[in-house]
Amino acid sequence: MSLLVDLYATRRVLTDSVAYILQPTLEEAYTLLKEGLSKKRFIIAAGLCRVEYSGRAASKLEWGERVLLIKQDNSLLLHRAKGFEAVNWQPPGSIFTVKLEGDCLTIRSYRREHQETLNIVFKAFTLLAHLHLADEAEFEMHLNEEEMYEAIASNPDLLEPGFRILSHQRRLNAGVADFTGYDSQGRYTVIEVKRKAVDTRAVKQAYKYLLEFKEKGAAVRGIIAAPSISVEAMKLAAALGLEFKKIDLSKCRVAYRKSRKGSLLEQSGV
Amino acid sequence: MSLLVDLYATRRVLTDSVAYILQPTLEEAYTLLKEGLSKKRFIIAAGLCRVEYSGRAASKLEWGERVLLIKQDNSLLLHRAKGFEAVNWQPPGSIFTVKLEGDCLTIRSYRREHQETLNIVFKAFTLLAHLHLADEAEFEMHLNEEEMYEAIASNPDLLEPGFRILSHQRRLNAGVADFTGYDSQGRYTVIEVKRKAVDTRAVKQAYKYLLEFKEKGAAVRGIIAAPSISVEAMKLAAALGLEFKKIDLSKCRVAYRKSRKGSLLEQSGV
DNA sequence: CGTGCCAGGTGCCGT
DNA sequence: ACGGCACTTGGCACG
Repeated sequence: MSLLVDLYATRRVLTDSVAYILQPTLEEAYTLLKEGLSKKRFIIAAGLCRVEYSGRAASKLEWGERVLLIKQDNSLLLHRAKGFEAVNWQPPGSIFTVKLEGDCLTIRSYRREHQETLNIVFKAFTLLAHLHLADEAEFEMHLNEEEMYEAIASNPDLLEPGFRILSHQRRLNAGVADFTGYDSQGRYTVIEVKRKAVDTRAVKQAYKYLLEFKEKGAAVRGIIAAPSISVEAMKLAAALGLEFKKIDLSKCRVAYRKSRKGSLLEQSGV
Repeated sequence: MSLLVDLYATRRVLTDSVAYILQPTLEEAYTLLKEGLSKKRFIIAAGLCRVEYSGRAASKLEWGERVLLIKQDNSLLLHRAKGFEAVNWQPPGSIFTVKLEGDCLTIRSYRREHQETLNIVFKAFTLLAHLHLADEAEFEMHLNEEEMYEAIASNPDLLEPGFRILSHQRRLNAGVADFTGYDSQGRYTVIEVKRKAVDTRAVKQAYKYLLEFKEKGAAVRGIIAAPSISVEAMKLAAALGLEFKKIDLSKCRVAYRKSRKGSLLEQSGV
């Protein structure tokens, strides 16, 4: 095994789209990193490092083995053995400098926005690769809040039978009201839509919009429409004179598909 | 170059802590994945895949080259060429099954909480590795909200000269009030602390607490203490009778360090 | 467990 | 650039 690792040829592979080295020396790592960064490749590294961050906050992490990703848009992620979130990172658009000093290789990333600096000092690498990722596919997210809006807009009965929508995403001083309209009795109504369980924060938000209309002297109903609501949030809503209206997500999904079908037919001129 | 790639020995490396194959066949990938998962290793894969997610929402992503990380706690991250965020993921604790069917290898991840399923179908891998990350270091974050509290608690003058703190993190019906106390004039005061710029949401939150005290019939001042405040938030605060108090983060940092020093001295019995 | 709330949140869209 | 807000937010602390 160690024989294999010691052979240079077995450790290094270069093709047009991929370059990697196993257990590279710091010099090899330096060359490959520079190459990967200049070619805007996706870089994957694993090794022993130490990290310092300074910017909106400040953090320090002593020696340990981690996995580093540098993406083709210069975003950076440093991951530890466990946990969903990266321990340190840099959003897209930061600037990199790589330095080889003595027995350490330093990757410094600077982001002008927020004046954030991230310093990763490597003592050794277990693997290092850079590659080009060919990926033109479009990411489709279904039933996000946008699509919930579209389902409701195309089928206001989802909110309440006989409801007529006046406006969608109407801008107020206090923010943006998801829907306004008239209920079956002709009462003016402002509606806040949530895709998931309503908490007290959402109730407060809806109340802010309701207040803005009331201050104008309008007689207005306030409704929060969502799949569910927490007990605390329900109490608060009741105290503030807001109504909760349960929305069935699967019905939304059906309505959304119908509305899409309709608009597709329209687009194709049928 | 292609000669190297075609040699099995050059593509595969195994040590106690690292296993690595370049451009593995699906069979090789299957074996290595199973091994990595059973040994709870950190898995790094790059290859051509298709993704489907279903759970709290639903998503679909057609064929493209991506980088997959599976961590030692069974969290999963799938990254595209660009962008800070993973395109699909699974938080820690999900359950994996790997299947080899015809010319595709499927990694399925299921999370019982939220009943979320993530299906990644690979057609080919450019690299696959699993490794153990030795990392016992403690991550130190400086000046988070917690430390800001400690700084203020140990030095209430940061809020206002002569301020006396009565309570910290006092539980109310409406939530938790960061600080309550008496100002230099002896007026009862409730304080909401934010580490970053105050927005309208924070103002609403502070107002909720203020209201709760006022409803009890108390004469009470409401203060929002933070490094800065947005124009809109300032307007809202003024309208609601809340005061804004600018907090100097660097002074906070000094106060925090002093308070830490103090408590360390106490601990060591000095 | 649910509920509330922070985060170096990030990302999107608006003025 | 700032502001407001959703997010498969994730994460933590607390009843």
